[in-house]
Amino acid sequence: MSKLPAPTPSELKILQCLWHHGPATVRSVHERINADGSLSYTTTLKQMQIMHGKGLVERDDSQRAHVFRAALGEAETQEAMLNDFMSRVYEGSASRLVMQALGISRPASVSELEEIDRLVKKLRADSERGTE
Amino acid sequence: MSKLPAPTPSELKILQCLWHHGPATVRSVHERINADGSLSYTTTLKQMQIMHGKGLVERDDSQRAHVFRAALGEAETQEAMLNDFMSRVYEGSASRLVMQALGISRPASVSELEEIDRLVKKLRADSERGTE
DNA sequence: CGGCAGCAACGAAAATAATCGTACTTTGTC
DNA sequence: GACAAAGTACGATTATTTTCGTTGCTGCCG
Repeated sequence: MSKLPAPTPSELKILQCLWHHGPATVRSVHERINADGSLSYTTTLKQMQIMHGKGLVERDDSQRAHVFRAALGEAETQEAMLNDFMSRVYEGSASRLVMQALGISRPASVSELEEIDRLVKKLRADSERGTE
Repeated sequence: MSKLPAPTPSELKILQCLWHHGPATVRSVHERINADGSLSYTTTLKQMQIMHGKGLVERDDSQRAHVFRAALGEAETQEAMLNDFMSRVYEGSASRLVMQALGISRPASVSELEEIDRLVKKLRADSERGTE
C-alpha cells in the first residue's frame, strides 16, 4: 500500500529530526540539522518540499509557517531500509549481517547483549517448533 | 590507507560476481549479471572502467580481453558499508540494528542461530572482563 | 501607509549514476 | 592482405541528489 521511496541520506537526517523532536517547521528543522550554518535555509526548505512531493512527510499548511511531520515511523523506515540493504549487500542473509554487526560493535553493553541473547533463544525455540 | 569509495548498487553487483567467481573478463561478468540481456555490453564495460578508475577493481591488461578482480575482499567491503549504514540509519547503535535484523529474518537456520548465540556469549564474556 | 522580515515556490546549476551508441584497435581466418 | 569478430575507449544522454539565488506574498511595526 504505502511503498514510499527510500529516503536519501540528507532526507534521512530531516526525518530523524522529525522523529526525535516531533512535528516542526522548516526553520526549526533547519536550525537543528544545520547547527554549523553551512547550509542555506532554502536548501532545507526545498528538501522538505521534495519529501512532501514523495509522500515522505506530511504538511499542515494552515499556518503561514507550514508544519511537517514524518509520514512513517522510525522503526518502519529503518526496517524497510535494512531489508533493502540486507538483500543488496548480504544477498538476504540476515545472520551474516548480524554476525558482522556484532563483530564490529564495540559498544553493545551487557544488557543489550542479554536482550539479543533472549531474542536468539526465542527464535531458536520457534525454529524447533513450527518452521523447518 | 585504502579508503576506497563505497560501491554503488550496480557496482556492487559486479563486485559480487568477481568475489563469487573469481577474476573475470568484462564479457564473463556481463553474461553473469545480465542473464536476461536487458543491458548493453558497453554498459558493463563502462561500469568496470569507472570502477577501475576509482580503484575498486584491479585490471590485468596483458591480454586483449582485460581481466578484472576485486581490489578488496567481500567481508572487508561489507564491513565498511555496514559501518556507514549503521551510523546513518541507526545512529551507530549496532544492537538496535541487530535486533531489528533478527526480527526480520525469516530464515536464520538453527545452526546460524547457534553461531550467533556463541558469538553473543563470547562478547558477553569479553565485556565482563576487560573492555568496558 | 511604507518598508522590512520571514516564508513558500520555483528554476537552475553542479555532481553523480547508469545507460548506450559510435569509433577505433587487435586478431584470427580465408 | 582484407574482412569479420570481439575488445576497448570515449562522448553524450537521462535521471537523481544536493545546493542555492531570485521572486513574490503576507503581515507587522513605526
